[in-house]
Amino acid sequence: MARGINKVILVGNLGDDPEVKYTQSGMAVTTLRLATTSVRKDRDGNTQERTEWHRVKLFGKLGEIAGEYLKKGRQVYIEGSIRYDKFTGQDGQDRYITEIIADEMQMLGGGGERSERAAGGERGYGSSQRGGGAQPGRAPQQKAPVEEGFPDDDIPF
Amino acid sequence: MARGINKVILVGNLGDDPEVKYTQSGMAVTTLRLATTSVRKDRDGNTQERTEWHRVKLFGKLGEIAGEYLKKGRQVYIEGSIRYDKFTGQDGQDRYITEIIADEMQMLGGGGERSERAAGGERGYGSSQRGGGAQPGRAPQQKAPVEEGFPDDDIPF
Amino acid sequence: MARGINKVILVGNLGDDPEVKYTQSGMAVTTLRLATTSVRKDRDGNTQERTEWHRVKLFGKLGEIAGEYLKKGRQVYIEGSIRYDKFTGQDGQDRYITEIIADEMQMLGGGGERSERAAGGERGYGSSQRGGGAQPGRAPQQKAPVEEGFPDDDIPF
Amino acid sequence: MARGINKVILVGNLGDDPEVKYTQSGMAVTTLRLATTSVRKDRDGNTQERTEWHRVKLFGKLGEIAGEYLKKGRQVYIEGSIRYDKFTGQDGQDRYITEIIADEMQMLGGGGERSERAAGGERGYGSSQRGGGAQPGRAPQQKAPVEEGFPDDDIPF
DNA sequence: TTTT
DNA sequence: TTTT
Repeated sequence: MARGINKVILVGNLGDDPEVKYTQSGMAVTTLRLATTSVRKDRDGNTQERTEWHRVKLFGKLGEIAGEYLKKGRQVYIEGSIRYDKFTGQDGQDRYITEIIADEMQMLGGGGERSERAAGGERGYGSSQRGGGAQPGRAPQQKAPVEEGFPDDDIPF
Repeated sequence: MARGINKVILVGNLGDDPEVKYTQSGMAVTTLRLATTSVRKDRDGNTQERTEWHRVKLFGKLGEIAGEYLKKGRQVYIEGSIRYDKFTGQDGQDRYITEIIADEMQMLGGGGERSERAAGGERGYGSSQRGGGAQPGRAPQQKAPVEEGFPDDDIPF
Repeated sequence: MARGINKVILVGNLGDDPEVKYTQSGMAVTTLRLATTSVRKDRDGNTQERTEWHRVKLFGKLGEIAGEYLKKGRQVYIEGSIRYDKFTGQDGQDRYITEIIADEMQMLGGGGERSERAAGGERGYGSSQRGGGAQPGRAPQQKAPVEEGFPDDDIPF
Repeated sequence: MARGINKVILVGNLGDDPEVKYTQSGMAVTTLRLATTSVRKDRDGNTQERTEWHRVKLFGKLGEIAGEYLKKGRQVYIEGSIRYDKFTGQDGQDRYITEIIADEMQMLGGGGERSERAAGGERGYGSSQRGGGAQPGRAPQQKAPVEEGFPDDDIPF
């Protein structure tokens, strides 16, 4: 359920390698810095460029895949939502941060060799998923297919 | 996993009440006819209108909610993907049909009283979900929260 | 031209009446506060809600229409892009602000009576446009139709 | 103005070189065949693939750029709307066709060498625009910057 | 600060 | 066939 739509679609390039951390429960939390540039001409015909640097967070399996396959410079498609956070800095001042919480990720432009940090893995390239998470103590191969997000094999495909 | 993005976002009004059918396994398959109109001015300054009539399909729980709460005239937000189908008509001729397969639905503009056909129900208004399906023989209330699409309670929310 | 895609789609409700200002050149700059709420269940089955408050900016004619027709509580569709701005506060500290720059707006759910502040106007209800601006000293009715964003009357419509 | 939203976002690969035609007034009309593939696992754990072939139309300058820079196999981002058309075939039977009318295009994944058919040109790579058209008898360099879709140089960029 |  |  939701009251409202909060949707972000980005296509950009990574400014740096992904940063992967893990929660206490073992869930991956990966952060990307993603650049999107727009260009316009001003009144004098001069070209102006402006780049936005997005902070993108990916959780669980999606975060693991991002950490394994993405690296600096790589072009990527991200779909997610905007989250505005407020926290108090060490100086007692309020700080604000805006993040894009990804629920879909897709590497663009071929390539797709693995990053240095990538361990040997069984997963397919370019995979994306919604939710799913690390779920400690529950092996992925025990997952019933229906949990993959397909309501029913009866759905025409 | 996917190779490519196929995403549709519609905001429109229903031309008719939803049509709900069920598969043999008991999954709801609901069809909507949704109008989106665009307007432009031609060279002579005359206003031209053009309406597209989209055929939207919703499966499983999402289809049930659509059948219960939507009705003719209602404004709705749909997110999904395009599917092109080919089949052979009774005259042996090839027929083509284009459908929008919804994976998100949201009623707009308040109102939201239930349709005539709606049985007494426990579900919240305006709910949307991805996949999930009817899953006969498995009561919704037995579902673990993690299956609702949230990877981990550790994710800041 | 652009290098990358930076796209935001919002459906939400206004937390307050629009705030309209004008640049020295007479262009409207309208700010909206837009709420989108998402809901999930935590591990214990309790419902959690989280609301994001978006700061949306609309320029030119689009800003004027927003100022005339929108008001507190109204549901609206916004399409635009994210812009991150940094400025220095009066205390010399860096401040950050995130805004959604709208290039499409559409009022939802009927209603659409004009706000108190709305002057008598000739424009249609629910209009949306991209760019276009106030362009002081240039009457809108002198605009050639082709500038409305339609490349050619030859395009089938 | 519009009553409703009809938006399509595609990321896919061209199944063939673009097909470029011109209207009598000299406007380019380019057609692309674009593949998007989705993958799911069925109940038995077998991987199923399904590919949709989209028919994308680009008009005016956007069509010219597509014709010059795109070719078979190239990955591309398309944003546009769905249009359903009905016409009568030579056998007197009704025929239906669904097209995506592009208003934004962006080449993905670097590369971007020009197609064989590309004439020498002055335009930047990866450009995208909305409307604008060929406008015979009107040199592009005579265009006022404001027509490029930016309402006012006063808008912070 | 909105909305259901 | 919807809607404003």
